[in-house]
Amino acid sequence: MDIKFYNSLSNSVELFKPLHEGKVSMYVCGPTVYNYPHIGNMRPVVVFDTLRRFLTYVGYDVTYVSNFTDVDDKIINESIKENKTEKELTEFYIDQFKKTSAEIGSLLPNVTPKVTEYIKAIITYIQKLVELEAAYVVDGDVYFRVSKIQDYGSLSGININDLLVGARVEENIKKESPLDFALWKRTSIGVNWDSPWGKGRPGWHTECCVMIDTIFPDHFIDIHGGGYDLKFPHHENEIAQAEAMHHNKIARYWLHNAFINFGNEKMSKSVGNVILAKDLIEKYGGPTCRLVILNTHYRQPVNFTDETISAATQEVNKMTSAYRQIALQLQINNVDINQGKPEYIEKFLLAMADDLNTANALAELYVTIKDANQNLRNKEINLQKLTNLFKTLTDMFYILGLNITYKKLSDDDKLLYKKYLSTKADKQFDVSDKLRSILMEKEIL
RNA sequence: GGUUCCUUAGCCAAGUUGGUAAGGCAAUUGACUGCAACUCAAUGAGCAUCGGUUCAAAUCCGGUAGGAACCUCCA
Repeated sequence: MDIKFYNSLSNSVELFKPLHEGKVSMYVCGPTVYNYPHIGNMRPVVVFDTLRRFLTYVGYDVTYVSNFTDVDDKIINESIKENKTEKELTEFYIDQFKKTSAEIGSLLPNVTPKVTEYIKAIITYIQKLVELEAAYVVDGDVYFRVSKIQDYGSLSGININDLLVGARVEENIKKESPLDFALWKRTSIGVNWDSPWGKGRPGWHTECCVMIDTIFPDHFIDIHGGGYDLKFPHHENEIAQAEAMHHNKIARYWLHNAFINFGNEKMSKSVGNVILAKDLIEKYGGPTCRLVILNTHYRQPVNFTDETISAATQEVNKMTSAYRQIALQLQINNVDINQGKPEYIEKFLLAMADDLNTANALAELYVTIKDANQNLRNKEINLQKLTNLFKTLTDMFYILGLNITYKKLSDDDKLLYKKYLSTKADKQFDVSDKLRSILMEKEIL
């Protein structure tokens, strides 16, 4: 199957060819952990988890790495505010992030490195950059020398001269050029480490490079993902460091997800319209929140509104209901529930392979649901067909990360259901209604 | 100011190697039904606007209007 991705490096859709046959290496920039994740943080978590599930399903051996930034000014400030150590603070929010990610249906990446575990490697990496004259030391700080890199700005299409003219470039007289960025910051406040340049802590842009360098032996990976806003400067700076170190752009394919808006306005900490993911998930459920995200292509903005949420709620109910009814029929008839061959999955996978077109993939899921409902209405039930549809739905739910479940029936459950049917047939509605509510409580109906 | 992008039915949304618009939600009508829920069927747009290229454009080119993001910590 041909898989295509929109590569931000070329601004075009490209055929995916992994570096090693049958294997995929991918890295996604993770969060800075100083607060509960907001719903916007969940977009890359959902998008790249779905990508990983899809690649795994079609047979790739995927190594998925996503980091936690647990060293940062904001963390230091927040821990002072909360009167905790940085470690206490970050450990708590890392757990929260993992919990929320799981609730929205995302699997844990294979590796989730933290900056604090990589300080030694980061120092070594920076030392090498200094030796290569791609970095310079000023007064305990280390800066990257952007002028060393020929095509700096190639990812975001930013012209260096425009940047230099722009009024918003910070002034820092220590730096040779305003474009140069900090690799190591001298500091006495907050957590810090000894280094050849004195006490300090690493800058943000180096950690991803070092983690990729350490975890992936090629020093080059297939897919690098992250939010659109990370393109500049973060990813540009990652590329600059890798160019200096290895003469490569770190990753073959650069994928960027768009944002989640609320009421057509970007959610951001400075605007103050941040909605915490855990609150939304608690209110509407993980699958519904995930479906709102997957309903739109990952490069388009998603707008969370009452209407989009309620549409997704309806759909999740529809999927759940059909799935449970099939499971019920198969189990009542003592059919092996896992014996089916998937139908409709071909077109589903083709949509996914087309730059992760989840909207079109979902259309195939709805076709499957409709087929299932039509079959369930038939007086004579085709068990083989239902088994196939069950397998289809199971696989699609898996790939999309929609945590929709069915109840495994005990013998008692089966008896209960049969009794429900027989009392209903005998028009003992007071009895059958009670049985029905029990069955619904047990999530069998 | 620079860069990138968007505008498709009430709402969400897919669709660019050009050939007469997927899907979902809501709505209306009908079917099923002891009741409830669920479910099934049928019904709607010529693609912001103006102009160009073409046998043919939502899809290519140009103008106009409106909107967004990045250039500053942010997914």
